[in-house]
Amino acid sequence: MIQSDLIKGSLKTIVLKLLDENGRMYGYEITRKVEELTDGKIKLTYGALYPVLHKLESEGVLVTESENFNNRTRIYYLLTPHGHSVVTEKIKEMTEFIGSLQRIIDTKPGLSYA
Amino acid sequence: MIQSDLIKGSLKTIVLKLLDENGRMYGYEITRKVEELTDGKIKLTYGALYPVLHKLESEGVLVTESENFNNRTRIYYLLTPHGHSVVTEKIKEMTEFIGSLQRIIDTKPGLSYA
DNA sequence: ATTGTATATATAAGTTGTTTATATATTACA
DNA sequence: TGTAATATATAAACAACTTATATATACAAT
Repeated sequence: MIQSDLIKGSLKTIVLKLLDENGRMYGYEITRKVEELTDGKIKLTYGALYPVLHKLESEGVLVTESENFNNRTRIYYLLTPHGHSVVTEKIKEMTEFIGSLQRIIDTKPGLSYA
Repeated sequence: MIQSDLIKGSLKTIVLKLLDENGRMYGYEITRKVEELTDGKIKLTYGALYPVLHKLESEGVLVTESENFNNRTRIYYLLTPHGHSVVTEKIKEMTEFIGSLQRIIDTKPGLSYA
């Protein structure tokens, strides 16, 4: 987990984007997916993930579906119609933010961070 | 200031990068520069900026040079040799982080956030 | 048998990094 | 005369994390 402090603020957007793309996911699955997509560079902690999921549920951004799998409870999360519009907004913001960051760290001739 | 929560964690890297590129800068100048580079999308608050600068100074990442300009005090901040190696590390982390974020929000066919 | 790893969710306490509010002071323009 | 721009600073409040802890099943290895 190299980018421990960089992740701050982007967790919610990451979760929403994955749910939008995969229809429905359970918490553990979300952490696996993020690790997979980032080659292990981003590892979500459950202490951060579950409170975020619960908060999004209380805000009406997503709903849950409990299911039993191999004697373990799985709680699937899926976006509400309102959730879909939230994702759209969040992805736009993040895209803009990434663009801004890139403009700032864009290396001028004479500097190298390789 | 659209990306209020996204900025969390990246402020330090932004400051270090600007100092590395511009030799030395004073606090107010840093906020102007960030606004300029991001078309006003990222506005640093002084309540966040100055504590970060003071902390970096106490850590030996940067040193200060006080000067008087038009009867106003300007405190220039510049990187120490140790500071330069910190920048290198931070930029690498941020570059990796941005890459990870992009892989996550990379839109698959059928989805659109335009 | 039992230890360890993977699967699965959850919360409380503590820490960190912000925002907001406030303070001070000069210059320049209307 | 007051408002915007320039310039730094700190305290209080808040939000978002990490760390620690708890619980429980399945499966593989020793």
